[in-house]
Amino acid sequence: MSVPKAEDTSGAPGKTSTGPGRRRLPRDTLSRQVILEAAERVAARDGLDSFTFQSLAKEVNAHPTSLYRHFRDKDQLVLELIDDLRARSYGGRLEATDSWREDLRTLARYVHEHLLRYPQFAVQMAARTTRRPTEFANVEFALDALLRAGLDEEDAAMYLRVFGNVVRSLASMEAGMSALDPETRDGDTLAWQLEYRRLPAEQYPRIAAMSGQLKDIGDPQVFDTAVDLLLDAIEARAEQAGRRSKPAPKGT
Amino acid sequence: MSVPKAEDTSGAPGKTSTGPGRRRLPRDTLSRQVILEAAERVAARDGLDSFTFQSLAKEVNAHPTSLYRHFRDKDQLVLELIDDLRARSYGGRLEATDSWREDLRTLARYVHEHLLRYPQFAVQMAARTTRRPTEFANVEFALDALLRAGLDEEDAAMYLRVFGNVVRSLASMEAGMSALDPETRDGDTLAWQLEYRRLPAEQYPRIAAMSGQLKDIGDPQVFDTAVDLLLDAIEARAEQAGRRSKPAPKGT
DNA sequence: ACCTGAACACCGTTCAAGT
DNA sequence: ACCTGAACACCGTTCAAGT
Repeated sequence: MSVPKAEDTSGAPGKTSTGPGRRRLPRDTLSRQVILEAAERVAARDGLDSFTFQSLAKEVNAHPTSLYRHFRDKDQLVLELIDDLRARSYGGRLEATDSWREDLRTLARYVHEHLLRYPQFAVQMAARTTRRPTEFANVEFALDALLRAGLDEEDAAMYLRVFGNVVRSLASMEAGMSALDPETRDGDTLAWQLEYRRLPAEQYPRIAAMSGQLKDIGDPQVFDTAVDLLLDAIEARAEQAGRRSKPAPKGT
Repeated sequence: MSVPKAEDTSGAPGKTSTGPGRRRLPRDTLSRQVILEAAERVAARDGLDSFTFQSLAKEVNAHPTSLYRHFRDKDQLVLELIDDLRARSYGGRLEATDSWREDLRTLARYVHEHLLRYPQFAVQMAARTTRRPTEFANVEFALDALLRAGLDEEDAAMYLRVFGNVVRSLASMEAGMSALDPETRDGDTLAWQLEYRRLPAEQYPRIAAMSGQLKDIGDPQVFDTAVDLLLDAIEARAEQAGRRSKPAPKGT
């Protein structure tokens, strides 16, 4: 948002073969797939600020406006990219074990890793519905695990949302923080490490007393703890339901 | 992201007094405070897409570049605005009661309402550290409640983050979804209401069986359920700790 | 000292023109 | 049919010039 654009006096001045202006592309070089693959490369290499039609076009050696033949607009391109990345990251890798708990934990870990890998799109990955096979498969997988946990259908529907939304939104926020420009991020982190430790004890007695123990806002343990808490809550809820419907609980 | 900018043939063509080009502003009309108040109006009225230096300048009848005398860049303006809005929304409204649980619930509700009210800035409100009094006060308030719950200091430090991050990130995601342009948002919502109910039962048996009961992804009950789960978990954890350190638990 | 104008280096997007 | 060029209506930001 605040990064001033550097002039393009970038390295090798001989390479005039990139960018528009050179020889016309042979027809049908472009396609959704080719463009999406280029988009993935650009996103991974240059970050969100460089994720523009101009630089995507440069990556495939085409004119920026050529992309409009293949995608209605940038939003559509991003959504398709998101689903592509998801499919490649953990599409088909989810297989139910005999532990519903492990299964949900695995799913949470996949989502977490995935969003941290593509922080540029984390917000959209977390909040948008792509209605594509990988998403369907995730929902089916999570729903199955929740039912195996012993929840009734109503609870399963609710916890699907609670678990899913917490996992996706936490991961997305973490990813967003990791994608801040380093200067900003370090400033925020240092604030917690320094400024918070210097607050006057009369006004902020609790903070002052615990200043040495405050966690960083991006502490990785936070995500795991939150997931475990949710799994505990689901387990407890399922036990309650089981006790109510069955004559007697099994092991306990 | 995809909204095409309409031409500015907006209403009253006689009002040439807005925008640059007219009579110079008397000196010292501008100030941080004046600009921030204008920014709040613009954000609330026109949304994020119109939140530009050009339209802020128009709102205060000044030249876009004049704002740079008062704010280093847009990021700084946004951060200060965020803290201002927070202070006005619930600064000083937090007072501890004799129920730590109610207190944390109140804090969660304030944050939730606040982010939903300014969805344009929800992501930054959730993820950035402003290091300003309202933020300090929130942390002090939450920390105090967690200690009153009976957590030891290490747990309190951990749960401060878990609770805070879950509350802020969930609220931020909800806010983000509410701020999508209506067409996109309705498309996503309808997907859950329609497309998911038509998936083939052979491939997605769980989804098919429960299609009538799936919650909307933005269902308001999700936030409250998540908060209550966390509060339950904190309570359980505090009880454990109490049992370990004290000779005998009080009431239980 | 404070505000403005001109300018720079970008954006996304449309549409007529080239091959 | 597919790709390109020119153009439009914007951005954030810098810096010299006006008052």
